[in-house]
Amino acid sequence: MIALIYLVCKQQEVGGIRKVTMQDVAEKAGVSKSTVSQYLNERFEYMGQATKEKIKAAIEELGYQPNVLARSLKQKKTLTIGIIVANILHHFSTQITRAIEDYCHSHQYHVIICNADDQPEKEKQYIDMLRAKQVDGIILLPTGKNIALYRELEKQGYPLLFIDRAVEEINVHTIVLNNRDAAMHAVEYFYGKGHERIAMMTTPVHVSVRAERVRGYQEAVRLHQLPQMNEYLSTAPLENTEQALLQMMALSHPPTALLVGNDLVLIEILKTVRKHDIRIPDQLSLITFDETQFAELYDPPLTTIAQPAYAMGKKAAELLLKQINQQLDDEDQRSFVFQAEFLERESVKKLI
Amino acid sequence: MIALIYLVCKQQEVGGIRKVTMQDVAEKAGVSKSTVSQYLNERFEYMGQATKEKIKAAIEELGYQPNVLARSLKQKKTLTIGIIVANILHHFSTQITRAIEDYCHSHQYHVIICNADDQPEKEKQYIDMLRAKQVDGIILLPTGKNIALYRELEKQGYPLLFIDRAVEEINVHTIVLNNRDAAMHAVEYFYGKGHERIAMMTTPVHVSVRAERVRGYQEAVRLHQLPQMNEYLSTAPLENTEQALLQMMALSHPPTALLVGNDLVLIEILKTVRKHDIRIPDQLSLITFDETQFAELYDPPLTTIAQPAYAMGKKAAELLLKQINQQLDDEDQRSFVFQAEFLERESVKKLI
DNA sequence: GTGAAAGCGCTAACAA
DNA sequence: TTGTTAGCGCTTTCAC
Repeated sequence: MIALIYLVCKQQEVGGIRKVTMQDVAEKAGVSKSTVSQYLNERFEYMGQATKEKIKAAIEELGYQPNVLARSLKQKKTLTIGIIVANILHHFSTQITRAIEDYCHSHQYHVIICNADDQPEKEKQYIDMLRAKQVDGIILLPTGKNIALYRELEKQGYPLLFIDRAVEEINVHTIVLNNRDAAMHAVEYFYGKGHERIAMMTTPVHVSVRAERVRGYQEAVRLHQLPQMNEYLSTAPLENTEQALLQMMALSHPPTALLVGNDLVLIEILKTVRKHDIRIPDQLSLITFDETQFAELYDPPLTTIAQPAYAMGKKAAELLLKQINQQLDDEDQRSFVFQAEFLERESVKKLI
Repeated sequence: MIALIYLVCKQQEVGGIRKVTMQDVAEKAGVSKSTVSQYLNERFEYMGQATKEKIKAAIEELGYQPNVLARSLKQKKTLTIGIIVANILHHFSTQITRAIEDYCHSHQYHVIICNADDQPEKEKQYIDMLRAKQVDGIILLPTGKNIALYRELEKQGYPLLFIDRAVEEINVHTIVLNNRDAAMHAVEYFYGKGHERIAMMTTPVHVSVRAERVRGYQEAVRLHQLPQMNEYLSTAPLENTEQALLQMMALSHPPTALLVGNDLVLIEILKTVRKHDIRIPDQLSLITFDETQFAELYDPPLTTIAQPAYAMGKKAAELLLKQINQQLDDEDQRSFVFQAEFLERESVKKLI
């Protein structure tokens, strides 16, 4: 009687989709579940040719798809990593993500992409969610605010890697750009072209990247004894960019050169420049962090400090997977510093 | 003896990370697993205040994180959907993805993003992988090639939704742009400005979107009895864009206006234009599909056909979640057609 | 109000 | 060479 009811249930395809299970395959092939499992995991050592074929046929006939949830539960690994970007709107983030995806895909890992929108709260949510989903590791472009959480992960030995931004006192693998040097280089380049009143604009400096760029800028300015005015440094939020720039240009000695902190600020600046007829580079020379596709298409083409985003992402994925699989060599230092590439174009005017 | 060994194992934190399980919480709180489970699922009806607090304390003390894999296995749902984009490099894809992410996030769903790179093979791999991961549904920007697979999913009643591209004879929810109309509109706009030799460039037309745009273009050209030359239509692969454009411009009667099929081709065209000093709009007027951030910053600003990508993505997520939760109303048609927004800027010259 | 027990679909000893 | 069995961590019915 019970068997009969069971049969009936099996027939009626509850909810329209009845998932085929390993048990079904085993029955159809006339073998046991574990044999099917062996087959799926390619442990063919002792498996008879006939068995193999029966199983293969059964799988195809039933259109069986393994349930990786169950497998992951058992094996305690998901072959999945998470990546949390601080702000997906930065082109840099997209490129990093893509590099990581590519690398993981070629190593049979999957990637769950999350966007923290620069909100520490959201970052925390995503870290928790990824852990709940049992991902094998996390790549983080940290907001830098969830120190306690980072520390907890570090302590637990959870595979974690920071990219783009370092976090003081958290001792995990970190991949960054030498932002300070890059900013200094830009200032020196301006200086070499005869500029003295050099300004910098970026978004608020609460993350290490921006802070370092600002530091590099300031250091270089000091080094060359250029005019250091508070008015030459803007860290206004994105939506106040226009106002900030106009204010700068209205100074009695407005800057002749401007270092732009990232691609999002750049867009705002270019909008402003157009709207108010500020002439580039005659009136204002420009160098910007982040290479965007239109840097070379803009009129004039923009000199940029390009980050090797793809390479950085790839390295990140590589290191994280090594860490997950406990294959870290001694040569794998804790921290990798990439160098920016300076792409000289016509947005800087020669003054001397 | 056995108990002793078990204890020892529990102490030694195998591999550095020992996950805290519900059992641990239950023990510490002096209740049973099922009570903890009730607590976590907020089934408080009959739960004593004291019990609640003991459990809460135990959870915090142990830093317990539920394992959603186990839960999903049991509940047969993962609260996760997958999205497979045909080509992540299109700005349009990024925007759609973001919209879907936003909507899902606010509905406690998670999203796994995959990039098929325009390769049907990869698309198939990802569909299989997502199903293996037991995602509750899939949003697909289909390559259009895996017909058999699409049909299988349709037959199984698997929650599936197409966006951007329709697939003939596959009867699932579909969200598209009215590409034909948009292309016709562009041609008519050119015509209204006095252009007669109107060309179009896009990447190869094996997907419905591009095909429709081309059809719209051709129809409008025919309608207004404009010169129809094969040479005015290029569907060269991306890497041959430069060559194709130059060839067009070298015709004895080169086009005076060009409709560009998508943002990736646009970039190539603008590079070529710069390299070979083709004057926009004097020598060649331009309208392009896809609004990019630099369209209005380019010199001259580019007239674009903007897709309401965010709205489309949001609608997609909305429909798919409805479908998953079996809440489709009668008003939810199978197919949603969005209208493009025509953004008039200076890249079209008036000839009359 | 709470707990015992069965089971989700799979893997991995170990037995046969 | 293949099958038996005991779980992975959680949910859920039903008994207490």
